[in-house]
Amino acid sequence: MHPLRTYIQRFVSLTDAEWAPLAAGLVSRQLRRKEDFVTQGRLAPELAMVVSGACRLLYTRPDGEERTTYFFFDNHLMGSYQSCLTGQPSQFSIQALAPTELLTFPYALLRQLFDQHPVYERFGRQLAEYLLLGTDARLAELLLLSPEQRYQALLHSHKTKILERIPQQYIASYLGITPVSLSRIRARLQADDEAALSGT
Amino acid sequence: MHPLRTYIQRFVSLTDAEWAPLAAGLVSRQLRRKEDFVTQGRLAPELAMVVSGACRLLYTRPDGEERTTYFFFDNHLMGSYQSCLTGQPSQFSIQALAPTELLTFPYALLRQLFDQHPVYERFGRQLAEYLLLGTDARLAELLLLSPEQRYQALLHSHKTKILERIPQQYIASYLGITPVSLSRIRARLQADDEAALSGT
DNA sequence: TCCATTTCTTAGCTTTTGTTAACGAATCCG
DNA sequence: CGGATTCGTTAACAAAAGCTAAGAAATGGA
Repeated sequence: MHPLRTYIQRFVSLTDAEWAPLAAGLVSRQLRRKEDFVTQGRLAPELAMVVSGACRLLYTRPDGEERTTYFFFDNHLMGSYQSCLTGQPSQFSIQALAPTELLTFPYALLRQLFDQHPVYERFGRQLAEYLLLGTDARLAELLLLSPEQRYQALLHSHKTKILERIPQQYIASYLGITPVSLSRIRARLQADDEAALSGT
Repeated sequence: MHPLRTYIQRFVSLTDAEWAPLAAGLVSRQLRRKEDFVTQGRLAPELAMVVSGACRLLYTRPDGEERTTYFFFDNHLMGSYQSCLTGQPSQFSIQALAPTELLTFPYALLRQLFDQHPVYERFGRQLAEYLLLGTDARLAELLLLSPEQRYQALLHSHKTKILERIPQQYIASYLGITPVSLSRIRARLQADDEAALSGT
């Protein structure tokens, strides 16, 4: 089964006839390490599924500093929702962390499918709802937990791919802190662990 | 025009026949100050439009501390998306800040309308997309700006209702800081303003 | 493999925030 | 109207985070 079709079918069932027009619009693309799929300040009218590799979503601030806010791995769908929906330039970039293989398609094609096939409209609704729950949870975590608690939450979550494969400076950014601060938190936790061991 | 119908028609057009079944399911309800519309830990299968008054969305942490993360005013739609979609207890409460008048309806009714009228499915998609853009922007603000910058962004935004009508401790929570810290930030900015005035 | 680049840690110092507490002002509601 | 509650500010101290810099470790790419 095609990975994008599998992704969509986590939400709705597609007949071959419904799948065909989307399949016909897919274009394969390779990214080198550090190459952009989406570039901040430019239109980003395409979505993509990551077939292999990994990408990060990053904002470049007016002072030139970068902040990484999200990661994408195999079988993730990515793109600038904001640019696709509003037609405005994207406010962030999406950049490959390693050589990455993509399957891309224009958002305009999806919009056409919304009109032509109710099943795509339903998929679109459920996808947006699913993404909304994820973003809400992330927002709550930022507002409710301390940086140290956020790191611990990440440690005990099922997002092990982030911890295993991503440079720590980007994880720090994702947690809303500096790399130096994350390094200190890690040292603190490790000291606590060792104290707990010898104490027991 | 009915305020809920107006709200929906910001996204899609409704015929009288399409509007009727939703209108028939609406129930008016009054909340006293501090009364819950949604209670953390309980199912929240209803949505509501605020007709008049104001509410806040709050999480109560395991240690008993409260964190306010959102506000709702006239003509806002509110509810626990998370509880409605998953059927699980809500992870937050929604509480009236002042006497508030609501129009409520079961999410199950909306789900029925998704099946019966494509126009509602489209509304559902566009609503979720719109909410997602808002949450994404909020998340970016938290990760990109300092507390002081976030307060200034709020000052210069069009969310004047928040600043005018909401106790400062809740605004602090919304910004991800303590009330004491917000008070200091305000004092700092005021001192800067005065220095700028006398210096010019 | 090997060199250049990137990445992580640690340290010292500054700034900001959190915490607790106290006081006065504002607000609410009977 | 008036007492009780809630709210905002300020202060003093402790804890944490930011910033800069430097050296060691890991990684990437030719």
